[in-house]
Amino acid sequence: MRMDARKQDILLAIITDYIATAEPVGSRTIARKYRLGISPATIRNEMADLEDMGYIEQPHTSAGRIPSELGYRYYVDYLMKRQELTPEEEGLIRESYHQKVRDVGEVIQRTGQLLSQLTQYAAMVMPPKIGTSRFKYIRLVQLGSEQAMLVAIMDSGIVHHRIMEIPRGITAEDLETISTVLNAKLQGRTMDSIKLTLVKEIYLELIKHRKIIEMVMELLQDSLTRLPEERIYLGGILNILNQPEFRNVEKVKTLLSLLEQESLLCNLLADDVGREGVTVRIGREIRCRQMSNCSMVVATYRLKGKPVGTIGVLGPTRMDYARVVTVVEHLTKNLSRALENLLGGWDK
Amino acid sequence: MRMDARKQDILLAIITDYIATAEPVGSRTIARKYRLGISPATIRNEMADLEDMGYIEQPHTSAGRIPSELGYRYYVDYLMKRQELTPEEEGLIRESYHQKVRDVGEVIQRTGQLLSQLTQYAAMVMPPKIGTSRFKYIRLVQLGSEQAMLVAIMDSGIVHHRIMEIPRGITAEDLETISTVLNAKLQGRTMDSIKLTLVKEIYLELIKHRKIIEMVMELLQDSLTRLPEERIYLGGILNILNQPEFRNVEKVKTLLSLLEQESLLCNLLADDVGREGVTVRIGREIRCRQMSNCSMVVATYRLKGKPVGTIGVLGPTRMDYARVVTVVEHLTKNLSRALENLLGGWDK
DNA sequence: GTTAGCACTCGATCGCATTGAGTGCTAAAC
DNA sequence: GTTTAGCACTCAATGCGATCGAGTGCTAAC
Repeated sequence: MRMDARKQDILLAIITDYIATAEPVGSRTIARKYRLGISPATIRNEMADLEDMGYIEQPHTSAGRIPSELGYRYYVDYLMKRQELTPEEEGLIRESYHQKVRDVGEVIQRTGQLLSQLTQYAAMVMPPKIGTSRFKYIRLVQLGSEQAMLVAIMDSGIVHHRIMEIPRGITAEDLETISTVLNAKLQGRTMDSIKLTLVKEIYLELIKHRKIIEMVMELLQDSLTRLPEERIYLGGILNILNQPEFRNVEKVKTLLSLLEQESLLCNLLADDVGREGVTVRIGREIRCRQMSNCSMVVATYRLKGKPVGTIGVLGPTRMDYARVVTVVEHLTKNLSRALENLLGGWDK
Repeated sequence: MRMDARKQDILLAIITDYIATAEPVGSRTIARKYRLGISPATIRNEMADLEDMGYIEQPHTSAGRIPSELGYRYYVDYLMKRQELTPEEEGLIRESYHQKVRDVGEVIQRTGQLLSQLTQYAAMVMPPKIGTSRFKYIRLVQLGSEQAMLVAIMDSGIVHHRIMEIPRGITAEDLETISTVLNAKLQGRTMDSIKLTLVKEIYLELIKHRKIIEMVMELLQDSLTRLPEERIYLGGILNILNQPEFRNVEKVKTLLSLLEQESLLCNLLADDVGREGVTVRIGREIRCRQMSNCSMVVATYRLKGKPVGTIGVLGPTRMDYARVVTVVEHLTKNLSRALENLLGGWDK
């Protein structure tokens, strides 16, 4: 069976209506609201075809039709019309990014807030992945006789700090010396590129502080790989409770318990790092069983052309894809630009 | 009407049962489960008295009784029995605090997790209030030709960092000079104690960098007063969804929307800073209308004897107060001790 | 190929009777 | 005077059947 123009019209009408009302759509409704110039009976025949083809389904015999995952997929790929933002919304975005920012985290947070506010779904923003970011400045600061603070500033604008034990007898001057050497050796390098040879070099220069260097490297490794990836900005969960599909608390509970596992979210978002444009994952296309009634819209943002992180929206499969895709697209661009402004000019 | 021993027994039975089952308690239930040696009829008479006195109420005529806020108050003040933690729970706490920590935030986070895990309600932890914390180390690090990162380490273990614009023409050496002077002047001082005189002193030494100093002070001010207070650790919200009082989504929504306003939470927690021991706020004693069916249990933790923050648990008024109070008490002590270990030895 | 007509399906809603937990009152027992 | 058994009464919750109506699929006419 071919998908002729009329079938497309009907499918579009069903999906549009269902997205708006969350109620199964019947043939009468379509005939009345979407003036396609055909009678309910004809629509019914077409709907039976569409159901055979797998694009729509029937919750029960005496109800209207709702889109299937396949239906949404077809909609997103072929039927969905671009939807521009209103001038007010554009203004809101511009204003939000125009404020002075002082920190990468702040940009991330604002993006997340806009994302959830504009879409009315849950927003997720993965901060710039810093595996490839470079050391800008490193320093050990003495705190007490047995403790020091390790501070590392990366060119991604992220600051790492960790408290560490230091052996007795280390003086502030020792730390100064170590800091200087660390800076000289590590500045401009990425964590990944710090190979054994380099560590050896540092060892040689600081042979008497072997212990402390080992600790520093360990902390850096740890701080740079484990922690930051888990800190995903998550906002607008409240919005999701407004969706009728989450009227019963059990659903809410399962979703919330998933969202609490940041590592899971992280994987979901990381899947699409680097992909061009906006990706839509519908229902089971999200590789997560308990989210099978949800969809995700994600996109990668970039710094100097290189993908560094992703932003995404999570909502029910009955999501206003046209709108969400537009918003995600806009915000990805804005976020990339904002990061560029904030961090772009650092390596003079 | 006096509150004799028998009335107390009955009130205790009602509250204990209601806390356990969330169902209104009838006279038969009490006679059966709590062997007080009196018949349901007698209990009914006493219950009528207790209702007159305002300690219990009836949802509707043909239902059992539930405790009123006054009833819970009486329970918490006079009837509640201390409840010790099991050895397993003690072990869990010990283990959790025994792990190496590298950061104040980590301690806070662990405390919050324990709090929600052990009580099965929502946990809130306010990080150490740093208005009174002292500068340990300050530094401006050049990032690009027009930007620098301001890093300030406080003796509370908190690290502030902000990106700032710098005027063109400032060299790395200039920043070095400024950093040195800032360190010399600010080390060991609190933000509050930095009066005009001190700022003037700094001005004099760095007369040619007036602009930059102004910006630094502004950023410090901003960073130290606004941001950190709002970053309250909040966890275990999921637990609250397990409570039968939150079976309908509307309730969940109003509560979640309140919990999203960190400044509100902050005020609620801040109310009790410095108070001795554990404070229990029942229903409308929390000064927040929408939380009138909730209770809070909060306590202040200390560093070197000085109150620096509070931890708290939020749950329905039908909360297991005995247990929660014990847990909060324990964790407050543990948190104080952990901070002491981490930060106590810093000002040699 | 399209559409009007019609029988049919089935969830949702409403009304009504039933149930049962719990009460308050009264009168008898202790 | 206090306690308790007995009893009538209340009222939310539960269950059940009737009804409703949105929507379908099929058939026959256009």
